This record gives sequence, structure tokens and C-alpha cells, in this order.
Amino acid sequence: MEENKFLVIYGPTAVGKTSLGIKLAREFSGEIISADSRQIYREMDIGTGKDLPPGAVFHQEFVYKKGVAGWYSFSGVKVWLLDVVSPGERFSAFEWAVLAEKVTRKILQEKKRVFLLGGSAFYLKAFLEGIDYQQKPDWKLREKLSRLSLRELQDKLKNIWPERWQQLNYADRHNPRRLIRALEIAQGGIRKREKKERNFLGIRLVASLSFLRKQIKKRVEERLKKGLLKEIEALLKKYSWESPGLNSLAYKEFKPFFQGEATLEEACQRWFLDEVHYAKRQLLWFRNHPCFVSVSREDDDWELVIHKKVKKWYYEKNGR
RNA sequence: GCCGAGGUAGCCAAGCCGGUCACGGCACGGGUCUGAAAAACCCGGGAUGUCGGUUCGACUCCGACCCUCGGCA
Repeated sequence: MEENKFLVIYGPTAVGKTSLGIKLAREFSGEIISADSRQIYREMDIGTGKDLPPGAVFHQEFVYKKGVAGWYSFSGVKVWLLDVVSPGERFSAFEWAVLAEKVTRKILQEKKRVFLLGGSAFYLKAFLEGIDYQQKPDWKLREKLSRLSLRELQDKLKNIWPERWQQLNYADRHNPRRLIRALEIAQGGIRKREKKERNFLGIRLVASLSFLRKQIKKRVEERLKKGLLKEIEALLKKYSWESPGLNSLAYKEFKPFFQGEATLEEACQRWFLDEVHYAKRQLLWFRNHPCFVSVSREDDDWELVIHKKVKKWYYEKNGR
């Protein structure tokens, strides 16, 4: 098996990545690593759309720091990195990339191909290209800095790390999170890390917004029927609205409802819109990346086209 | 029919006593992204119900009309 020849399947929510991934994995004997920043949370199945097969059993393989790595079988295909941490736990793109790396080795040991599949672009990016600076999140510092005004954060960064300030674009200079992160790196001494270079074929499965709107609408209704509200109630018994996991689509929108400040209908409307906005933002990633090919889900031959690309990727030299 | 309230963008909504290209929010469109990313942030286009009147000048004042809402009948 070709080492380090990854297949990446990326696309907006509700475009149909998972079923595509399972099909391809079966045919090309792959195992899937889920790149989903919300499905890493245990106990959050309906809202995050894990779509676990009925009676699916979690097979734990190893524990690394706070994360548990294991797999579920989807029609015979192993899907890794679901249910990694509890909803009360913070997680990061970097930590995900580390786990994904470890899982990768397991999969290769089994002589299987590695498929990375998911909609969390930043997670994929962290795995595929690495993250430049090494500096762990310092939540105490972040909390302290978050009390400063935008202006103060900007001035601070200009003083402490002027080069970084220069690099930031207009949008980021107004983004407290980015400024805080930059200050966090600066106070840690600015340690650079080597860039990663992965050999991969990226499939970017896309669709028009009107198509996605329809799909999202369906999903929203399905998930409500499946008992999303009950799932949230159960979560609230153990966690709170402040828990990292609960700050997810399909959950956070129901906070006003559960607190009596909005009707169910209003909450659902908000949720639907948030999902659409999310899909729109997802559509922006990787669209000009040289290793990604974009295929529209609305083309009649989309599956065929992808199939050919994958085949070429695995069986032909320089097949991209 | 009478009384009261009101008609500002797709929706919600500011606009004291008339004076630069009419505040915002949501939606919509376009983007950013290096350890919170389903996050956070940036940019953009659109509006004064209709007809008259007063005035140098009206979203703002007056009149009529047309709608909407609440109450009385």
C-alpha cells in the first residue's frame, strides 16, 4: 500500500460527504478519519449528525492525553475520531491533527488507505499543512486579554510583535480572537514549527446554496423528529450552556428556547439559518487549493467523475 | 360608520421642535482565516404608502385618499 497517499473529502454540511466516503472506502479499502469539530463530542449524536448505524458499537483503540481514539463500523467501514472527548472538554485543531496522525499509522499498519472526511476545514488544514507556531492555549491569559478593548489589543500587539501585526489583514486586525492568539504566541516566545507537506488528493464536493438549503431543511426536520430536544435536555443535566460542546449548531440555538426567551419555531428558524451560513463559509475553503478538485453534487456524473479521479490517484503514477 | 394608533429596504426598527448623500438589527451578497473554527471577524447593495399644499428647503408640518392594527358599534 502506498504510504502517505491520502484521500481527503471535504465539503459543506449536508452535501453528502459521508455516504460518498463510505462507498469509496469500501471500494478502495480505506478507513475514514472523521474531520468534524463537533462529532468529536460524545453524547452529542443527533444534533451533530453522526448518523451512527443502529446498535453501533464504539471500539476504543487508544487514549492520547484527554482524547479517546476509536472507531465505529459504518457498513463495514471503520470511521475514526468520533466520540473523542466529552462535551465539557475543550479541543483544538492541533490536538485533532495529532490524533489523526496517530490513527493514520494504525490504518497503514492494517494495510488500509487513509481517507480524511469532514467539513471542518481548519482541522483538515492543521493536519495537511501544520500549524506554524507552537504555543498551547493559555485560557487564563485569554480570559484576561478578552477584557481589553479592541483598541487596546491592537496597540498591545503592535508593540509586542509588530511583524505579526503587519501580516494581519484588515479583517483579522478587528478580530479579538486573532489578536489574543497572536499575543498568546508572543508571550510564549514565538516558537516556529516546521511546515507539514502531505501528499494527498482532495475532493471538494460542493453544491449551490439553493441545493444545500433544501438539504439542510430536510435535516433539521429529521433531527427534531429523532429527538434532538431530548438529547439537549439530557446534556443539560450533566453540562451547561457554557460547556464547549454546547456551543455548536443545533444546540446553542435552543438556549433561548429552553430559557423561555424564544419559541420553538424561532429557535428552529435561527438554527436553520446558522446552518446555511455555516455551509456558505465552508464553501470558501480550498477552492483555489492546487491539491483539491471541486465537483458539484448537482452534476449528473458527479460520482463517476470522483470515482475516476480516485482511481487515477491510486493506480497511476502522478495521478492527480 | 365612529374613535384611537400607525404606514421608513424582504422583515423588525430609529429619526426630539422641518436643513450635509435617513441610526441600527435580521435577512441577502462578497470575503478573511496558522492550537476556540459548527468559532471569531471584515466589506457591500438596497427604503421614507399615494396625491396635493405650506416652505428657499419636508421622512419630519397641513389636507385628502388608500391601506394596516386596536376599540366602539
